[in-house]
Amino acid sequence: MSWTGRGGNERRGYHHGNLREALIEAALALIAELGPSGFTVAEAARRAGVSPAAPYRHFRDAEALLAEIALRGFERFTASLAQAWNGGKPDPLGAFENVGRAYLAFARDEPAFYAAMFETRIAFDSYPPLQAAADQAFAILRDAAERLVATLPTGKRPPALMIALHVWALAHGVAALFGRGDAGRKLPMSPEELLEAGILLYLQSLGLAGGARKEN
Amino acid sequence: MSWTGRGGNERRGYHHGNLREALIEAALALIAELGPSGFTVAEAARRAGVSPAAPYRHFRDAEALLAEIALRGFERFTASLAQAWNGGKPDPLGAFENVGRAYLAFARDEPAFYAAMFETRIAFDSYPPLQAAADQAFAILRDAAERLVATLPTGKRPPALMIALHVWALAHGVAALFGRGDAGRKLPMSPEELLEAGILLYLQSLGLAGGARKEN
DNA sequence: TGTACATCAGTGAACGCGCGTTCACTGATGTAC
DNA sequence: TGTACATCAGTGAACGCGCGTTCACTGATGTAC
Repeated sequence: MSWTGRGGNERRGYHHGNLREALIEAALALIAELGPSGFTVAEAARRAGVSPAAPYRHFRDAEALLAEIALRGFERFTASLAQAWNGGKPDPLGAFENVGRAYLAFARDEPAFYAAMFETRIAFDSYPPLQAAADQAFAILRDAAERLVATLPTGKRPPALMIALHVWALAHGVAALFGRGDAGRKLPMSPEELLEAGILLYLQSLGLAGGARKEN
Repeated sequence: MSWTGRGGNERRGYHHGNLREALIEAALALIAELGPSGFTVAEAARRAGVSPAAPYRHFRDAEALLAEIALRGFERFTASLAQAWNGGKPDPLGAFENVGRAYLAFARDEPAFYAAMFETRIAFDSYPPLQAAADQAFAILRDAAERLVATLPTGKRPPALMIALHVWALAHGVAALFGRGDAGRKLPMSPEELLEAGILLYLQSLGLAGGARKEN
């Protein structure tokens, strides 16, 4: 630790130090505990140990704070998926499955981010960087699908975009319906296993995974 | 029309007539316009032309009203899916696809019901009839999957429950991500086409649909 | 058919609450000299 | 190194608002006789 009062971005400085970060963390905790509608500026300020007016030095309004969280969520999400994909190594199919697992892992491990990203009615149009960040996350999936499709001979290649959309929808569906231990829904297998099996079966019919088809 | 003041459940009688129904309709409109969090008892009462205290003659509290809406939603949902399945006629595969289409149609045509059913944090445990109604809806899908699987020779039958879960997740994912004309997401095909293609491809790999596999 | 009574759906006023946001302020920090 | 000044993060009080819910009530309806 080399900071003695300046430099670094740890808590310190001014009155609070890192209020912006503290507010984001407080908001994330609120969303995780109470759902997206449980977040309020006032309560986030309270948890950050600050007056209710303070947040407005850092965010235009409540929605702006939420949008910032969603933005960061998409950035982390993109990073997770990209890391899982790992350039398609060791092989495209295995890497693709890793992306699916990473999708679910993110939804489970970062439910607050995930909720801010997908269960919020933020007008993406009003926050262009947010739309861009969401597009980037999807691009990982699309690129992976393209690489996967490229392993097939020309002429036998299904549309990669469609594959990406199907996998995204399946992953989101599994995450939304069974992702958390909602107890309401009893499953014969874990969400991860369910998604993995679904993706594999789906890819099989495209000739992109082995499985039951022993011919060829 | 044979009612002249008694019998029947049309608007009439007492002060309002059918306040309970009017409140439910007002709440549905609110949810459709503003999302689940946009619903308030006070505003629903206002729209029904009634004092803010009146709803409490019919519902214990705000959540009870929401739960009633979710309950009715699941009942309609079950009816829609059952009708689409139509006992598996004319053939199980075609009927199964119809169920998928009916799923999306419900999400699109009844967004308020759908939101109350799936985008709300109602504690299902607190409303046993609600849990039962949701189970019934899923049962349609599971039964259909069982019938579909039964067309395969014994020993080659994949688990029907898994199929039902996969299709449910895919349908929910498509509905949640692309269901409304959210404009935010541009698709190369309609949600219906996307879901249908996804289900067909998925079933193909299980030997439950023809498609690209010309062998056999 | 008429009357007295019980029921109970809807009233309207009120409560306490927490929220989002604003405003003039104050005081700690950074910086120019 | 010291001082004056500018900056601006956070204060605290206040606003207007709409909400959920309660309460004693009132008045239309249904019913027993």
